[in-house]
Amino acid sequence: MSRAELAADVLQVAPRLLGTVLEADTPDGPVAVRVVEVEAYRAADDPASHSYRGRTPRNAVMFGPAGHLYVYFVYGMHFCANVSCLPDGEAGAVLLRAGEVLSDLGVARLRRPTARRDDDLARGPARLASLLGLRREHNGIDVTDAASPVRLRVGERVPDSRIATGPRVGVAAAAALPWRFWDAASPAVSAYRPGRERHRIAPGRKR
DNA sequence: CTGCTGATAGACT
DNA sequence: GTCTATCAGCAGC
Repeated sequence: MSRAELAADVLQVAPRLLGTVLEADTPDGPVAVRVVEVEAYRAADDPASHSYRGRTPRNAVMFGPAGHLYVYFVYGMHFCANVSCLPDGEAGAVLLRAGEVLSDLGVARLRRPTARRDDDLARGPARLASLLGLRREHNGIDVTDAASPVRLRVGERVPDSRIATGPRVGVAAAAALPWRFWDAASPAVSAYRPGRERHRIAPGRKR
């Protein structure tokens, strides 16, 4: 996809990313996935976005030009990857939540040995990032540059009739916004889990 | 299939 | 201190 197309608003770009192909050169070999699930985030009016409270060293890529990877570390062990959107100066990004492996299946299975079925290889944002080997050092990469180690290319577009929308997964703030988009025909769409609610310690016990 | 839990580091109140 | 744009493993249908 061209930088110009990605420089539009996140709500316009997100559904258009479905069906695109993300290729990465991993230490185990090249892997390509078809993007089947995404979520939109933007600074302007979205409390759930990392950029909502202003620019910091971590979220700086979201404020830069479109078409660059925003990779962040979560839960002390996982990475998640976004593609920056909107013109330079306006912060927004689309989280890549799930994909289907196009090639090389052998390399993919090597990279994700715990996946029980092929549909699970890139089912979930951290699984997708892990499969493609995306880490801190990939933050800021230009995916529209053919010379980059991670590239986004146009694939077969998912018809609008097959695109479903709903609330974002695991998001507490702005939980009602239907800013998640997925290919309803894909078996590799990640499981929905509502934001908020989580049990940490037994009720009434302080330990 | 559904639901629960621990692991684990860093950004932020 | 508290919360997180998560995952794998396991229990119980």
